Amino acid sequence: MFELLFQKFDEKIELSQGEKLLSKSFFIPKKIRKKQYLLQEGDVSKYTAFVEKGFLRCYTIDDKGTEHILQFAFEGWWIADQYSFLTNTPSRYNIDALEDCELLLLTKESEEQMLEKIPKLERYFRLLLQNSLIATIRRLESSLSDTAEEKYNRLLTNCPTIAERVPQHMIASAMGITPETLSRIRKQISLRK
Amino acid sequence: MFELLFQKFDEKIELSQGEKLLSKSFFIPKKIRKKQYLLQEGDVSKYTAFVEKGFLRCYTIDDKGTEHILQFAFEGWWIADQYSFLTNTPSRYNIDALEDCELLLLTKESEEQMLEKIPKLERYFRLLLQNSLIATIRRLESSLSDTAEEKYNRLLTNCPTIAERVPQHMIASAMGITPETLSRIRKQISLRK
DNA sequence: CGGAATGATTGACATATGTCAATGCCATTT
DNA sequence: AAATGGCATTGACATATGTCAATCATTCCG
Repeated sequence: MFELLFQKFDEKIELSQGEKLLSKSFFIPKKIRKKQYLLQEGDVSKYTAFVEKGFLRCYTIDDKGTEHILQFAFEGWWIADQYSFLTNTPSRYNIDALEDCELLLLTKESEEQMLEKIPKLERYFRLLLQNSLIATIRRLESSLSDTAEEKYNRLLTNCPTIAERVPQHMIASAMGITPETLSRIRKQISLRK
Repeated sequence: MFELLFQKFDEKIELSQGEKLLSKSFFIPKKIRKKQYLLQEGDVSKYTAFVEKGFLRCYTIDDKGTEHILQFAFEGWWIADQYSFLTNTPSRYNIDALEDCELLLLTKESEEQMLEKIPKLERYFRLLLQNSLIATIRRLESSLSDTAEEKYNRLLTNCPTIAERVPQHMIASAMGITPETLSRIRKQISLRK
């Protein structure tokens, strides 16, 4: 159950076998079924989750009942409402599973304890944050300047498997456009080929 | 020259007088004039900058020569191309001063050394990153779901002084819309009052 | 002083995207 | 096999935003 997590650790830092073993004790393994919530709007986020298997989405629901997907999290990714997790305030987001998932949960307390016991992980989490920030800035940039078609191509480049795993209307939602518009964009692209 | 920086430290962590004094030695104070570059596209970013005074912008220039402003950085903010800084690769961004500025620069080496000598700062920089990420996610969310008018109101709420300090066409650029559209939106708002 | 540059506004029109309703497709359930 | 629900597509039309050109005010500078 920890294979992928350790693989991710190895990509950025060097942990001894003992440290890996120790780190295990701070995580809470949890399986959740498709459509189950990991976090609901109004709840305080207690966990940061590492996705060993499956994938989830994070989204809001507006006054009209429309879902706005902010991000997906596939195997090997982390997902959480950082703000709610950090400030202990009720979350504005929903996080639920789009497939059956295997997760590794970390509370704030266990995260802090783990970083104290295994200081090398400080670096891992810092790099993680930096990379998330960089990726989010890029998305913002694209969202501000690109046409919908450019955004779609960028999405496919960054995450090639997404089209097979996620219904099109959810991709549209994550792009901030309507399903109809995405459908038309795809048609135009295919006509040009 | 370090007043504002220390004030920011105090908001998040507790440093002794000695630690503050020590931290000074890692920064390079630098004044730059309005219109001067801190970073140019193609250069490798060597510094993270804390803004003691003045303000700057970070932007790209597209094929047509249009500027796309990604962010402003006022007094008390940090600014850098995290990606270039982190990976030592040429930057895609330009950063220049919109007013005469007083900056405190940090190289990667001095940042690392400083964190080693003053471990409490680890927490400060981690919180800084988390807050940047949260703020960027909110902006992305707004960019994906809100109308231009909502985005404008949100910007004014988050940064009330911006309208007095930044020309309108730059605000429009940071919102990802044209100056003409922003002008019309402002007119509509004023007509409704 | 007067001309040049910069920035904001406005109008006319083009294009991109949203909205709503209808249809068709496919997989699942009954 | 028939019925259902979820999803994608399409058409007609509405709205938001972009583009281009003209004008005006303000500031900058010789």
